[in-house]
Amino acid sequence: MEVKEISQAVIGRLPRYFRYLGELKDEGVERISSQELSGLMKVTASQIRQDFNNFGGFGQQGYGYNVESLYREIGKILGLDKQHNFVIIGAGNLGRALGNYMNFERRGFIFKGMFDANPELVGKDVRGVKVMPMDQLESFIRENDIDIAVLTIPKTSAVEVADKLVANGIRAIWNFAHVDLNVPEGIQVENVHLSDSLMKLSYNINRYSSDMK
Amino acid sequence: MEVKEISQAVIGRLPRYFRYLGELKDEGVERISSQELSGLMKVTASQIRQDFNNFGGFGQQGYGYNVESLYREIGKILGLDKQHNFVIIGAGNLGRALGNYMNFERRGFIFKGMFDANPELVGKDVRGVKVMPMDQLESFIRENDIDIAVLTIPKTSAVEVADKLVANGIRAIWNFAHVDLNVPEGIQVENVHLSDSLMKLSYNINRYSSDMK
DNA sequence: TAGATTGTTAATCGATTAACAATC
DNA sequence: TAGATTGTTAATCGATTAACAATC
Repeated sequence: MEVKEISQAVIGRLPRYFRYLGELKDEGVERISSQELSGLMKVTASQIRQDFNNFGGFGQQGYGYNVESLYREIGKILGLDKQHNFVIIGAGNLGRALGNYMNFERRGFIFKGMFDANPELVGKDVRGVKVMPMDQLESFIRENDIDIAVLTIPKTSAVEVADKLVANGIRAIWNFAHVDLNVPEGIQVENVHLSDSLMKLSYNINRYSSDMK
Repeated sequence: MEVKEISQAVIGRLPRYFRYLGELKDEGVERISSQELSGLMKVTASQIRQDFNNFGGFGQQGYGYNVESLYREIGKILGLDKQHNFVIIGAGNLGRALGNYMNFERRGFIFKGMFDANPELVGKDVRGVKVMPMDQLESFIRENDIDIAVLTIPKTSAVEVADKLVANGIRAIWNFAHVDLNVPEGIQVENVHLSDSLMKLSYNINRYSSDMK
């Protein structure tokens, strides 16, 4: 069976398509051409058609794309039709902020548990979920069908915790710790390195002022 | 005066170089070759040399790169030797989490003010900074040499607030609102779309399981 | 049917990797 | 000097854009 590998460049654009299509759908727009979407999103119509055609012919010549069905298809491609249970490890400010964010639930991401090494935080409640001590992490992962672990702990403990997660069958790690994790093939890691992001911003601020006369 | 434009692909890798070099420096490593760094970071030595040479010849044939000075140079390129004042707009969970994060200060990013439209949050203290009402935002930006605004507000108000920021001389927006901002050329926007990031993770989880036999 | 717009192939552009002469 | 490793040019690879035949 032939497996055409989709590049991460394409994958990275799918959530943005999904967002625009969702908004169009909510506005009651029924159909859209790659040309119109191009104007809205400021990417080329050609790229839009190439991107969609990686996954099959969702459009119709002379008509364009049906917003509702394209929205649903992209959601399916992104796996948003499936439920993904997640736990948050690290009940600090960032971890609690993510736990309190309701919108993930709407996309099928279900907040199941929260863990922290600090005994003072254990027992606290974040949106109905009690913070558990770290020694319950491994059994909890195994017994509660947890797909995704959100790592909001200092980098000093992140590598060690990631190894435990992998050993207990986690499928993906959403890593907010400022360190590169080394996981076996097949385990997905998505890094959110906030300070890297801020540094890019800083570069571009300074580049711009020196470019200007 | 010739301006060689550095691609965002290169810029995006600089913070990671910076991080590895900082760790090497802390470990007391004095010099490193592109070959060694390649092994550590899992990118090609060729790419490392190309990347660095966009900014000048930091190395020495037969020796490699001096860790300390390369670290400092990259820091300078990223503008980390300059102070950047920032405000956070939106004192919800995420805004407060970012305000409480101390490590930005170490890199020259100084937390100067915080704003929220909700009167119940006004007056609250986040790491020594009092939450101010939105009607003080514009004068505060102008009078306190604010470079960067961190947007942690709902997307419904983000576009409007961004326009105000631009009108009052902001130079960069670190945008956590799930919407695309339209700003004039020269204003930098760095988006952190957390739900997009989570969707990518979701895609890769599902891709992997269907690829596997 | 005529017009519109896709799906897809071909051309272009840019980024990554390889190779090697320069040089410490 | 000989060996090591950069800086840089050339080759390759992959992603984006353009073009157009297929088709609704």
